[in-house]
Amino acid sequence: MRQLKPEIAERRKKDILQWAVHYYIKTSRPVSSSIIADEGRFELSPATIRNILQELEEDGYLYQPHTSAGREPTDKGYRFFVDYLADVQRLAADEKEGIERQYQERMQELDILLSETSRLLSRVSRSAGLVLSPQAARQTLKRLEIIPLGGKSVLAILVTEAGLVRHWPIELSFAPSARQINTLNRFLNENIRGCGVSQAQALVMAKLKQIEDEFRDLSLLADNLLQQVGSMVEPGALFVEGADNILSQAEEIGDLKVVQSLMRVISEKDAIAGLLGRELKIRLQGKGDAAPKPQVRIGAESGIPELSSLSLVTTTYNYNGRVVGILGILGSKRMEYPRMMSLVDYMSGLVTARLARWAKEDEE
Amino acid sequence: MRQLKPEIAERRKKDILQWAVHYYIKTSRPVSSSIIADEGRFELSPATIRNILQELEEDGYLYQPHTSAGREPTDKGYRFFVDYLADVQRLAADEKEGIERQYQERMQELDILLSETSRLLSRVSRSAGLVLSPQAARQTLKRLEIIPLGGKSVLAILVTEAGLVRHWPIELSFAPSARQINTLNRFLNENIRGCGVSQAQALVMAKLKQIEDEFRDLSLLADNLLQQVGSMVEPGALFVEGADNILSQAEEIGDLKVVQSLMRVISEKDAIAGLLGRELKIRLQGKGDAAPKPQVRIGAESGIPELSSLSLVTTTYNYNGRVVGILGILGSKRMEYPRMMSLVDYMSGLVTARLARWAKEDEE
DNA sequence: AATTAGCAATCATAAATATCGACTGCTAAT
DNA sequence: ATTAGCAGTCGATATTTATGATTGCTAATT
Repeated sequence: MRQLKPEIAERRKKDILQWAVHYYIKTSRPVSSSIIADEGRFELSPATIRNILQELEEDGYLYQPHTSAGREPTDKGYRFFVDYLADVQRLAADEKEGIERQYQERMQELDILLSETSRLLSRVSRSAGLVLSPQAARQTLKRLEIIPLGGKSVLAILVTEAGLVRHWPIELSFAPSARQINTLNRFLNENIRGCGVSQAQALVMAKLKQIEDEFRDLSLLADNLLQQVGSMVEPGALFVEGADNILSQAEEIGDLKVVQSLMRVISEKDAIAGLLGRELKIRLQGKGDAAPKPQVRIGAESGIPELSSLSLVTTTYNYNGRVVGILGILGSKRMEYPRMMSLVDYMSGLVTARLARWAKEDEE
Repeated sequence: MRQLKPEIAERRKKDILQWAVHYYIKTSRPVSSSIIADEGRFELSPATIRNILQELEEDGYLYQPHTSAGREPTDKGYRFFVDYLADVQRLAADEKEGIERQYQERMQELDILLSETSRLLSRVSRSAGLVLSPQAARQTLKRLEIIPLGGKSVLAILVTEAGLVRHWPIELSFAPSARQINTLNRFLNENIRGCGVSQAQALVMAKLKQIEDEFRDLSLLADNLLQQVGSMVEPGALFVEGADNILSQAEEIGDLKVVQSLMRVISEKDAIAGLLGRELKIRLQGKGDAAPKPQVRIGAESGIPELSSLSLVTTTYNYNGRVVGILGILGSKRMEYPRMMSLVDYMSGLVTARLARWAKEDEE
């Protein structure tokens, strides 16, 4: 008989798995042998397909929700599907255009840029859009000022080079004069520009020491201020938009428990923020590659039990040639991975570009 | 035989309705005649109760989900229940204490105060906590400054007397000198303090005209700046926390549709913000009463179809003797109204007090 | 007149049962 | 190596039956 070369058999097996996962993603119906035989282009009878499916099940790529049902992909199956994707399909031109159009000019500030980006991600993907902002503590300072609020209160304002603005009130032990505040502001801004947050403190205090006599009171204030800047260990704010999309997508969640636990995760954003933060840390080390690949975490791979029925597609964005943040989407395990990966990739490019433009404008 | 005076019969009817609504709120089970006879203290037989229930149904206070089921309150029934509540039950002392303890000192800024308040509301009520922040445009200014970001960019910072801080970037047509910025800041802050947002613009521009020669460029900037301040028509930000509580409370929502529509309302906060905004407007006119009563909107009374299975308990908070914002909770129609009303009332007191303290500290 | 007991009627809910049909796995034929 | 054929499994769905909570009505009772 026709002897089949093992490579060919192997190849066919992969194709069938690919087809099956794809079919399941599209229809959310368990895949049966006859469906594959009928609708796939394999020219094989259901019986043969069954044999192959059986092997795939043994290998852990598929499973049967119950005897005599079709098969569904396991996490491993999805994982294979994603890894096997030959080319990251390009985003359709009109989709790009739509996104472009909504990318308003008014996004001059980092917070607004990021929250708008997560909203866009969610709208286009019809899943939850996530954006983790850069850690304030890791950025370089551009401006640090205080403005008097009357009495002993002042408001500290910090602007980083990437465009992050933070403000917080400080209660002093004395009422500063306008002159004092002026002096301090001038002094701060002559010295901290371009410093990292942590360096700034040491630097300013050192310089301040030299001229201490004049500024006894101010020295205290400056110390206080910089201390607070240093302790801004915010893990980076997480912008989440469109969590409700996940619900409307999942037609078949009979189980209210799932919905609830999901809700909890979403509203207690900390878990996700933590996950992304850890991931960011890892990627920070590998310095800003030219083309960072979107990363996909399927189901339990995320390490968060509540997310085991969801998948996470993320990638990084850069500022100044360095990775500074993460963005991505969170949606059904049955999402259209190719599209989502290119979407995430594209958005990351937009954010990076916008940040770069700011940097350039600064130079001028 | 014993002739019953009509007033007494009427009174009894009300008591039974009250008892029935209360029972339903607590157990979420339809109320049957025998339950009332057994567990209520009415000394009446089920048969008699049945007659009364029938009347109450005819009057529109109760309805049967189906023949041969007990009765549940209609919106009108809940409404009666709320209005009939003799005394607004005081919040338990230990609950107050718990709240007090969580009211951290660090809440120095309005945004933080309000978001923390909504979180607290949600945690104590186990429903969604809502806080509508004061409209920036309606507040009086305390401070308005710009700080240079290099090149033609500046960052405008606005602080209102109530402690609201807003910042936004401005792109100028020229690069201002440090001296110019300094002058403008001094000028602005000598003039706008205590002004309403709308007055500020007229005032400053008028004064600026007088000395125009010196400040030709600045005049442009100031105009631009104040224009933007004026157009901050933000309807007031809405803080929502704990929307997921609503889900976990509703044990018996078999219907996924309800969950979804709820989710949509929550994430599209605009509808609720609009409702509260309108309500605020109404209450703004009746100037800050000594003791504003918590308002309850039951089901469809809110005017938002998606909320027809929920109730809204709100009240106002004051600054400077004037109503400036609204806070409340959104939860199941079966909520414990008395407790919720006193909770909302109490929190409103706390916020008002905190704002007043800030105002006082300013005086010093 | 007001209340109550008694009783038939109603109907959601749950449990038990039967039916259907979509799959699979295996075996034997090609 | 592939395929056809077939028995067996099991979820999903429909059908039936039983259960019991609760009502409305009427006639008896106080």
